[in-house]
Amino acid sequence: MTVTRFAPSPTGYMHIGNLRTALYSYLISKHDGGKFILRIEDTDRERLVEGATDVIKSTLAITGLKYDEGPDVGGEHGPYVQSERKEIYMEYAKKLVDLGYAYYCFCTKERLEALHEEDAVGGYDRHCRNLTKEEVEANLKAGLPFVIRQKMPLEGVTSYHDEVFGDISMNNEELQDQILMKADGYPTYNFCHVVDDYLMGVTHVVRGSEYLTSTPKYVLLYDAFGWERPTYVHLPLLMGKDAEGNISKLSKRHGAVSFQDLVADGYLPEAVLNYIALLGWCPKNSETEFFTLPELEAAFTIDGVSKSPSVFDFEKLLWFNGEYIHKMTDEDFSKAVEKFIKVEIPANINRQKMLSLLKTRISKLSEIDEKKDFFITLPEYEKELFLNKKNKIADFEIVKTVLGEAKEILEGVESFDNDTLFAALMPIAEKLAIKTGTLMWCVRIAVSGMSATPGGATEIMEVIGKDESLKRIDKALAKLA
RNA sequence: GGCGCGUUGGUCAAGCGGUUAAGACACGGCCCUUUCACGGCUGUAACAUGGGUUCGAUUCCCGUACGCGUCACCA
Repeated sequence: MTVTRFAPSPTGYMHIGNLRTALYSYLISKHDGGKFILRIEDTDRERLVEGATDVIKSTLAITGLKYDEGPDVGGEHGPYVQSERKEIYMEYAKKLVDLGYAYYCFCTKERLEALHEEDAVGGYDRHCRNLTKEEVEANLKAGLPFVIRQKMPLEGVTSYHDEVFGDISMNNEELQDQILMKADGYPTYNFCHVVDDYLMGVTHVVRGSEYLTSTPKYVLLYDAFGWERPTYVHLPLLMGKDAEGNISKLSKRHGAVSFQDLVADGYLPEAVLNYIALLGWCPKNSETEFFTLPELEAAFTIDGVSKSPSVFDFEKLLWFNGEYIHKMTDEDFSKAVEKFIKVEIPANINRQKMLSLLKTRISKLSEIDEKKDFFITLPEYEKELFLNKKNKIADFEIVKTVLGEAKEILEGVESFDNDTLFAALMPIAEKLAIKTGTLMWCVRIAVSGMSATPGGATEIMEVIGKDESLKRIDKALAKLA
């Protein structure tokens, strides 16, 4: 069975790159009907951020990435929070020392810093690597603080296979004797993720490609314990482009890059998920780019993952989001857009009609707020706005005539719905021998005060109602007088 | 700097030795139209570079350039 995990550190918000890793990890297991595990990697006690775990959980809940095992869900391999597994790591670390693949190190921070100053890229000098058993015992008994380091082979090559990047080899002399257990008794990522992945039965390790070159060290750990290596799936990085066009790792300077920021900005979770699924992965023989989560589960295969990093394109996300919004039912849209409408909608406004006009004309929910304004209050406008070359409106006389006629007719119209209004106004065009466009242009400008509006003249009138429509026409007439 | 990885239009990308080198976003034009938007049609635009291998390279190999990653008691 395919078992994958998402193992974030609770250090803040949910970065969009992290979300994508979670998505791919989820999809790889679900494509095979496997299990998906959430594990919280909180071994860095200094970087912990309160509430960060909740953000992770709620993001996974909102996006539908349901985990089969994890904190507050449980499972046979718990606990799923690393700080609660502390003893396990020490036990395995000691085992590794006994096996001869790790050793105690008593070097002080001061010594290491001095070392670093001497040679900035030299790394640890393996000072404690060959301490005798007696020396170690004595130091331990004396209560000296210690770390446990991995004993790397000094020569040879370590290779492994990655499902995306192929075979990766590193000369062992490049590998540092990295710290497995810190002086505070907590393990480092380098160690605990290996132990946990093994203990939790993870078959596919899915993570960003920044781990590509450190994986040989992890593979060595599996070998030392005599454990079967997992399948590695390293993902290409997500990049961002700044105002000058420079490309670098996606970060805050590129805009809203946390999932919750995007949602707060009016992006739909499904749209975000759909978009990021396509950033670094391409479906086989698919003519559509639209995928629901279940569709992604069915379509996702690792051989569709690309090696090169992708630039996060807000333009395309925006387009995706617009498509998703346009496809929503009026009811869903009304509900979703609710919290983006900052003001009270007056009683004369046909809210439902207004929202359905706006729905197909926005790309993110937050746009609703400013787009709805003219329905509520007529904007200030100059009478020149009525002039329009395409509709052959060169002077205000025709405008006055049209609006005068319209006013008269509208006063007598009882049912203020689009069809009735349209039918009622059309005779004016005939009477004055003008085109429909010319007629409606005059009316629309009068009731909206804008040259481009969501919906036509009669649709707008349906939204704002009879009284307001007549009031706005009167205002226009006064302006033209 | 060492090591590793990557490089198809502005962006996402298909391609996996022989193609008129797909498609999507963005951009331009046209159509539709009661303005805008939607929709439909259409146009501009790409294989980083130099060597090989081959009858034939975008595709395979090597070098170069550029980019990114990594070298923590962070993950």
